[in-house]
Amino acid sequence: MGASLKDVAHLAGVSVKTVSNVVNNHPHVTPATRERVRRAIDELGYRPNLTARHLRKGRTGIIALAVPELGNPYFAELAGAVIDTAARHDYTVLLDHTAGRREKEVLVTQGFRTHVIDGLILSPIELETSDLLGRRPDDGPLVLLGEREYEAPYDQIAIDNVAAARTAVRHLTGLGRRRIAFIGARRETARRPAHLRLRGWREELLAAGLPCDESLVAATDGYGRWDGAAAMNALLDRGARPDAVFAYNDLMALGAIRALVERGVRVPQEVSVVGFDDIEEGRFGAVSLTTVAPDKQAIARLAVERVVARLTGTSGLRPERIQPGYTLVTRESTAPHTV
Amino acid sequence: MGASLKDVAHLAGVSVKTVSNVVNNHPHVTPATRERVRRAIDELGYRPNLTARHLRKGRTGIIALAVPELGNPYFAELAGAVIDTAARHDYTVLLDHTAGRREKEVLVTQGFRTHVIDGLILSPIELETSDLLGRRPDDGPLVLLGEREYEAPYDQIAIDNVAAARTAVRHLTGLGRRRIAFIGARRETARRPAHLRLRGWREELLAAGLPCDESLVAATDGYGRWDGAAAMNALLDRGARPDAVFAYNDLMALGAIRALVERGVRVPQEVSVVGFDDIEEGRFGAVSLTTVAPDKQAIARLAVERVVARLTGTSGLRPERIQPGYTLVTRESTAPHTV
DNA sequence: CTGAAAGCGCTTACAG
DNA sequence: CTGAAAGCGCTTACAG
Repeated sequence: MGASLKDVAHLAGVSVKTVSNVVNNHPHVTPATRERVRRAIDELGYRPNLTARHLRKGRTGIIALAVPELGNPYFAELAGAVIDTAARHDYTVLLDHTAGRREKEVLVTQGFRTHVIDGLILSPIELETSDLLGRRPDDGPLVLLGEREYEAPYDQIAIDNVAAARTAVRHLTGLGRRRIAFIGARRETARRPAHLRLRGWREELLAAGLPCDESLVAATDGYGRWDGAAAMNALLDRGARPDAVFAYNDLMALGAIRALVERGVRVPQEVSVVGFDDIEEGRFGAVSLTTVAPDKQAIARLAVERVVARLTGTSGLRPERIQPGYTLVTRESTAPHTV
Repeated sequence: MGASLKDVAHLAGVSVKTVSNVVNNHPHVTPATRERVRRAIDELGYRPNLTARHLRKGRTGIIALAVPELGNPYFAELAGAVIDTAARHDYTVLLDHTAGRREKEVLVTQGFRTHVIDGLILSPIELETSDLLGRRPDDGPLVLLGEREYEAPYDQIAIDNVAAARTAVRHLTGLGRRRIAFIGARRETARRPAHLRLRGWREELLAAGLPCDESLVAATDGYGRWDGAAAMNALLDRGARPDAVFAYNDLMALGAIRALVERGVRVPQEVSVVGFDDIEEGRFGAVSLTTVAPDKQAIARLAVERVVARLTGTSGLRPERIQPGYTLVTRESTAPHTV
């Protein structure tokens, strides 16, 4: 159907090599020849077949990004940043989501679309270190994103979750809050993806000389708004009386606020709320949300650069753990006031 | 680096063809041979090179999806649905975003990643019919999403925007609202992507015997929360006194609510607000949002099926315009009350 | 049921 | 500065 290099060469009366040179802007082609080839290309409407190029070069210029859930604005915003950064490096992004299910994460990790993607950026939720052992070097570079820690030789990019959580809790204790609830996520009873942030909560309370009241910890099954609202309600139903809430992420914080407001509890007057992620949505709503803001641009940039560096052999041999920065953004949900 | 079919064939002592048969689960292979090949595959850790397969078959199993902005939850949610549907058809999705810029939309439309994507689903904002004329048949099927109308031979999937807008406005007039503002988007003065919804606003007001007060129409430069808030403020600043707002999308509706609340205007008591998109975020916030809910699942399904059908030659020759359903979801932002 | 061979459309040493 | 030829790793008629 489409014209090939050969067709162009034939029409222009030159060799295939010469056409290839022109197409790829190689030097050392006489202006006259170049012009002749150009014309032939236009006439035939030639478009290079990238698949053939890929096969020949062993590279496709495609990197895959797998996030748990595009419905979570944090990941949507992150994906946008990755796509932009990748484009700047002449890479295109193949996007997949795992729903945070281990089986899907493993699938993506093990020879997903072999040879059609050059590298993979994965934000895992349930994945275990053992799942990573089956991965083969020729599956290309893998960069892990986020909180979970792995004993596997891959680059990982994550902000310091414990320190970030402590910053959030410190902000609350600084406001005079003493009964600070933690709303976190737990998928199965045995495991808690939120454990680093929970640890930060514990450490900071201890440091502030406050008790770690475990009855103020509420676990959820998912990571969404409804989960946050349900956890908040459960907490209040069982008689807990927190004066502040630190939620695993913004979505759950927003859900918690919703639940509080519906019960007539005033935010921030009676309960202050801090989230995590700094999704744009948090700036809206009746009560704008104080949150820990990971530097998404930096995360995206580092992840893409890491993949590219491994691909071009530029990077050192050893896998690295990189910690981008974060900031606490203070908004209405923790506005100071007279108690 | 990785083992090839040839290596496997060699080790198993069979021909390349036989290995290929095994890999592709073709029938007519003796169990014994199959087993031998299997073992060789395991031993060498063979992984088929999909790029080579693609070149040979002329298909890649990749479709591209280009939306304006992943930061808009509507598109993020839609993208998620497209990825899921595509996976069900054994397709992977390459995602790109255009920022709603015509130049980028044109780029995506004209031989984007030639031969590496089998088809394209595009949600355009600024694209013109003339931009589509340059597209070549061998660029693969293109399915257009959304409101804009084109005089070009491509499938298009969009809910009936005029009727949907009328439904929204009718809901407001039914509540006794008379001064219904429209907050819409305009990129350049000459063009209004929002014109179909604006037309619905006009038609319905006319039908209700109400005046079309053009001073109640506010145009924005973008499509986000801030744009909605700014438009709402502009409206109020210039003395308009709407008793209801119909916004082009949920994000702008949310922005408008925020602006109203900040000025001490009560929603829905003083001003009712209706959005468009039914993003999950609209169900939260202090005031949950009434909205027109396009059937995103249906849109995603139809778009993918359309691409696949064209690819397999299953579909008819003529391009079609398909209108998925929508519903009006009534929430607090238009709760009835005593005026 | 299995094999030998051509070809998908490129790029790239190797010559000249 | 340009050409002839090999080869990337598959699939697929065509034989047998």
